[in-house]
Amino acid sequence: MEMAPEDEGHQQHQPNRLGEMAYRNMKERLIRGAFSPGDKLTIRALSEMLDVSTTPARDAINRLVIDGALIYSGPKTVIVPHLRLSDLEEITQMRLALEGLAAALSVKAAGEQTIEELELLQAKIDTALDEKRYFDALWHNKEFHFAIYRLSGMPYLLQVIETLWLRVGASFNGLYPEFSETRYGARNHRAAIEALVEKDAAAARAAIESDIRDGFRQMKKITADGDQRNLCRR
Amino acid sequence: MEMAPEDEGHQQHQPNRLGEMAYRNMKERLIRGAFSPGDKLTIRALSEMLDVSTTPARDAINRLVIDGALIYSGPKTVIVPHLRLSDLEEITQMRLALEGLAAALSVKAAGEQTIEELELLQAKIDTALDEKRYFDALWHNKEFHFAIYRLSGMPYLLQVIETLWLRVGASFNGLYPEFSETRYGARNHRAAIEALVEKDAAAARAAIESDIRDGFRQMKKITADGDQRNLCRR
DNA sequence: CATGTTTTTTTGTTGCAACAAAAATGTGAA
DNA sequence: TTCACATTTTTGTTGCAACAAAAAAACATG
Repeated sequence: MEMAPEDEGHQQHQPNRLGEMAYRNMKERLIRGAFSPGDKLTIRALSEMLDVSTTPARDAINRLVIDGALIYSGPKTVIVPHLRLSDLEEITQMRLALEGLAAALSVKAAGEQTIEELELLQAKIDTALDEKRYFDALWHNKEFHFAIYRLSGMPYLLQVIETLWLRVGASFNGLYPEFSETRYGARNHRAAIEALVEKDAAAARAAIESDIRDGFRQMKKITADGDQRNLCRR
Repeated sequence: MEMAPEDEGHQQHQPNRLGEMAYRNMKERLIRGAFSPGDKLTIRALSEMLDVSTTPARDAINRLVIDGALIYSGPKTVIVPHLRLSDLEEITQMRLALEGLAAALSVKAAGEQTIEELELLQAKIDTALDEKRYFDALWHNKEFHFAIYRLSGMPYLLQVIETLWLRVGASFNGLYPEFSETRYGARNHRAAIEALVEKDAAAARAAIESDIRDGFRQMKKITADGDQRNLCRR
C-alpha cells in the first residue's frame, strides 16, 4: 500500500512540544521587555497565561533559570534578575570571545546574497532610528548580528550567543531612547559588511568586537553607576 | 530610609533537588564513560536506575539534551551521541575562545596558593601516567584546567566551558591508552603555571590554547578519519 | 507606628496515570 | 533469507493531586 505523500523535507520532530513553546514564548517576552527586573514568576501563573498545564510551564521556567534569564531570589521564588555590572562585564567578555569567533568564521561563507541581506538590515536599522522606532531598531540590530553569526555554521555556538543576548535583553528595556539614539553601531556595521565583502576574517572580528565594546560603554554610561546597583530603572 | 542591599543571586538553596541530583549523576557517569555512543536512554529506565520517579529523570534527560550531551535519534529515542568531526571542531573553536579568555583573566587572581595547587595537580597527572592510571590522569587534567579557570571569577563562563568538556568527555573513553600516554599536555601545563607566576595574561592564554590544540590534534590522529564518521570505536 | 508572632494562602516538588505515538516484535509470503 | 505488514510493547508527553515548605497576610504586642 502506498503511503501518503511524505513531503521530502524531513520533518523536524519536536520533543517537548508545549514546554518548548512555553520556553520560546517566555524568551520572546523577556527580550521584548514584557517583564521588568524583580517581577516574580510562578509555575501556575505561567501555565494559566499560556493555557497549558503546570508541567510545560515548569519546564520553561527551569530552562530559563539554567540560561540565567531568571534567577531564584528565594527557595520558592523565581524573578527576572536585576543585571548587575559584574554580570554585564562577564557577558560582554564572553560576547567578545564568541561573537568575535563567529564573525571571523563567517567570512568563509559570505556571499553576495548575504551582503545584500546585511545592507537591507542596516537600512532598516537606520530608518527605524530616523522614525524613532527604537524597539524595531534594536530588533533589526539583532537580526543583523545573527545573520553574520549564522554563516559560521556552528549551531551550538549560536545557541550560546543567543542565550547571552537573552540575558542582557531581559534587562535592556527602559534604556530607551538614550541607548538606541546614539547610532553607535552604524560605523561598526559598515566595517563588518566591508570585511565580509573582502573576506577579511580579522577585520570582521575587529568590527564586531568594536560594536560590542561600544555598546558596553554606552550601557555603562547611561546607567551611570559603577557599583553593584542594577542597570535598570525602577 | 536606607534598605540593606538585597544580594539577590547568591543564596544557597537547592531547587529541583532530585532532578538536579539525577542530572549531576548522569553527567558524572557520562564523563566517566559509563555509557557508549549509541546507547539508548529512557526516562523510566533512568528513574529506576536512580530510584526516583519519572519527573526528575525526565528533567535530567531534558537538560542533558539541551547541553548536547544526549541527542534525539528519533521522536522518542534519546541516545548518547556519536561525536562527529564537525562537532569536535566546533567545540574546539569554542574552547579556544572561552578557555583562552578564562586563562587570560586568571592571572589577576593567581596567588602562591594557586601555584602550589597547580604544581600538585600536575604531579598527580605525571604519577598517574607513570602508573598507567589513565583515567585518573585525565581526571586530574580536568582539575588542573578548572583550577585555573575558576580564578577568572566568572561563574557562567565556567558553566559553559564545563558543558563543552562534558560533550567531548562522553565520547572520550575508548581512546585509552593512546590518548593519555603521549603526555602532550605536560609542556603546556608547565608554561601555564609559569605564566601565572609571572602574571602574564597573554602567555597564560597561549599555553592553554596550545594545550587545547595539541589535544585536538591528538584526538584527530588517533581516530584517524577525516570524514563524517564518529570518533569513537564500536 | 513599628515589630515579632501566628495563621492563612501560595508555591515548587514529586510521583503517578492516561493517552497517542513510536519502536519492537511477530508473522507470513515470495 | 528478505521484505512488507500487522500486532504488541514501550515510550514521551501532558495533566493533575498530595505534600511540605515558604511566602504573604493577619494579628497582636510593645
